[in-house]
Amino acid sequence: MAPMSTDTYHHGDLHRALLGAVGEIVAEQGFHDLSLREAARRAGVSHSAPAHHFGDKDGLLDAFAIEGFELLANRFDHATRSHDSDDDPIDLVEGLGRAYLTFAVEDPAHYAVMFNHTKPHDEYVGSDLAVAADACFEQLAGAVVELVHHGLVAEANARYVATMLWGTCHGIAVLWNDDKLPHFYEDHSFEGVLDGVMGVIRGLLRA
Amino acid sequence: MAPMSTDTYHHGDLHRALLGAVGEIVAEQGFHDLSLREAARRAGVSHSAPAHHFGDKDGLLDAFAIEGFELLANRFDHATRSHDSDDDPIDLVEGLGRAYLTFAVEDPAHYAVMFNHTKPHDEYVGSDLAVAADACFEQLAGAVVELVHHGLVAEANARYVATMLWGTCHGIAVLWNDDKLPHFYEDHSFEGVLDGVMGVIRGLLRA
DNA sequence: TGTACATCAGTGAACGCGCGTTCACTGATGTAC
DNA sequence: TGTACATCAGTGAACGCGCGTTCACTGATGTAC
Repeated sequence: MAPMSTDTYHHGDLHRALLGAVGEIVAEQGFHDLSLREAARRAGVSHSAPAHHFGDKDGLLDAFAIEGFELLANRFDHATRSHDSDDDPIDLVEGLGRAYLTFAVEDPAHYAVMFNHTKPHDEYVGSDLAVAADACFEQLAGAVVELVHHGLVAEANARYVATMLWGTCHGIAVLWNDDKLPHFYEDHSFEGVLDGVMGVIRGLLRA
Repeated sequence: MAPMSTDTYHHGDLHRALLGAVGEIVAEQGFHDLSLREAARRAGVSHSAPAHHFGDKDGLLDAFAIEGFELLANRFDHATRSHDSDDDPIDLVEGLGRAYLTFAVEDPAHYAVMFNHTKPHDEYVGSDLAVAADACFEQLAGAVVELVHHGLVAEANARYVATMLWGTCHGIAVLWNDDKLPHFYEDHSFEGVLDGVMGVIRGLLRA
């Protein structure tokens, strides 16, 4: 790996630099104002350089979204590993829920691209992006299977419960990141919201 | 009101026609591809005509989002009126939840603009859009106050519970409308999802 | 009922802008011999 | 160790595009008298 120097003709690690630039732009200006040219500008490179690494805009966004799903998967891994299989399986679900929301709030740029960079269904199916996204969902679904094994959820409802878990976390995450919650919920803190969501989830699992 | 004829110089009701065009475009091509010029095209009018009615693009989107919140408020009204104050107050909450999700799914164009057309916080506060949005939330919050009166929710938690209700419904609505749920949840039907969300909500209120 | 006139609701040309993409190019790197 | 050369990773000019907005204009409407 070449050392990264500012004034060489070759950048050194433009691939990473561009992904970083995407994160900056989305964090500062939102998903809607993201452009290839702005990303190139931030990486200190000509506007046509990104094509060599990502092909086109869609390719760059794909790569960033995939990175996001992988980061989320890592957090899920960590939550799963710190759960003892003898423990209450609801704790595992709670751990994943907390990991999910913490990720969404700590890295709103990735989270926004993961859910705003959509494409036609037939292009999506089977893509690397779909694989990365599915892997995350499967980790969540795996925790629900644990609930089934413990008789807390009927097998027929397993996928359904997993979907509801995802949706519940997603709604709060989106409203929080879009600054829609603080307006109504004055004495807010993310920890409070987190506890609230966990209350919802425990309620769901008790239903 | 002048009769609406195709070949007069004046359109007749361009205001409504443009709002209708926005709905069409967002429904067909999504929020990202919406442009003033395309809306004018659909309304059969020159591209500079919209300025006379809405000032600029932001004005048109404001109007469409406000219309959306008013449509939602109407559905909330209907749900509230069909609830007898002697009935179980949880039924009222469930009615509002069902009204919310049904609206989001039946009118995804309005729903998308309501939540994607965001603006800086200081521009938002006090705007007509904020007033319309707040009115909806207050109806939901009112139902939660009923729960407080019946001793089902602690007064200190009322706003918090209302926020969680909103978030839970919002997450499912967004995932459903963005076609993210069917991919995982094979034997899906909107009624099934609706029942599922109500299960979550009843779980929340039992927590 | 007619007429003058203000007002309203359109038109269409023009502006400048930033964008994504393509393309011939060139500087730097690394590898084969 | 030196040299030739293929490959890689950049540059920058150029393209066409659709966009939002402005502006002088004009056709239609409705109202005062």
